[in-house]
Amino acid sequence: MIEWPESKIHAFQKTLLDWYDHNKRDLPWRRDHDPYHVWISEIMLQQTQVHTVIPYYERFMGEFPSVADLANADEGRLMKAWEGLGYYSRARNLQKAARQIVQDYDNVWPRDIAELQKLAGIGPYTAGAIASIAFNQPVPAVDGNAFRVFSRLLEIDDEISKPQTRKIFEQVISKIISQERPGDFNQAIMDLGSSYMTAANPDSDHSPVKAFNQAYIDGVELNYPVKNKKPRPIEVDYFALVIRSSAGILMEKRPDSGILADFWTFPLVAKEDLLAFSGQDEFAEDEDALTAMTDYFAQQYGLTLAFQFLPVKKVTHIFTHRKWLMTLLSADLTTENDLSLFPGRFFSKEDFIQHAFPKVQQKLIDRVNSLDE
DNA sequence: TAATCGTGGGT
DNA sequence: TACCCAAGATT
Repeated sequence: MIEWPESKIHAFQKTLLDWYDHNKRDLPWRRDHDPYHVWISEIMLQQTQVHTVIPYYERFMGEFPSVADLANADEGRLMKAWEGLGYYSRARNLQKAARQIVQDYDNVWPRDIAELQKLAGIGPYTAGAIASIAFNQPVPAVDGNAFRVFSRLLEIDDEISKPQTRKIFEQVISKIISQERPGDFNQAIMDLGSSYMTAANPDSDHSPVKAFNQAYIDGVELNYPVKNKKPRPIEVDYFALVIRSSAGILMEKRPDSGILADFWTFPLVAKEDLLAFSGQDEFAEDEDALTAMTDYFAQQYGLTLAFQFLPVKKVTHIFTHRKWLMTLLSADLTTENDLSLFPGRFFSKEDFIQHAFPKVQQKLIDRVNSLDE
């Protein structure tokens, strides 16, 4: 890591802020510095690209214009507003934090970053972003852009996923950040990181701060930031079940923790579980899974179902750490059945419209709808 | 500390 | 294709 003298720090601040003043992106959450606006945008932007967030942000502000509106919102409406954005605990934490602000802080935002981090879903980055952008406090906001930009500017070789590395960056940025315009400084770093100093194809030849970019000068830009490789998603085989009756399609409520917590999904049976249930290592014939599933539903839930494969029977969905390979089976419930042992209920067309579904379920819903055409 | 938690886009 | 990346937080 190299260090900058005071004169270079001031030159960098001026170059960066001059560039930002003439080139900052016109984004809906930059119309003012309202902490509510800053907060909602920062949560939505976690691990999510700007162009994805913009329509969600606009709709969200239309539905929940204030902290109080969010605190009092119906959870179903909240999840519908977040539907498709992913990382759904963010939405649930938003409402928790809104209620904290109303109840614990008498509807007055805390300005201290330590206090901000007591709010649900607000960690070190988001606390820094709110404190600097909304309250003009000279604190760093170390996100992926800041890691990338400053690791290149100063050739910082520490591996960025380590918690102690964040402290190193916070210390470095605290010395460089503009005391007069900390919010603009942090946002300028983000704009820089998403334009000239990108991860894959940086354009430092034309960057306003190329003279400050030691890694570029040394021709080693792509070595930064130093980051560990992530493991590939683990593949899991499921049977996804389309069970119809006159009342609609049978849906299952997922547990209140883990992936897609609390969402309604088509019943999913892991192939591994079905094999274990039937005492086999593998289904010798595809059709063996159908009879195994029939036996499984009879024993587990007391339901008599004759399963068959759907015409298009494979759907895949990739999450960050899992890859679901789903085989679609269908069955009809023609007689009255006792559903008391099954963790779910039938969904009408209206239910499908009103509830929020994760993307993987929308894929399945689309497949089912295409069957009826 | 390392794993978990979604989705869309780029190469 | 397979992999990486995108304004991270939580456990």
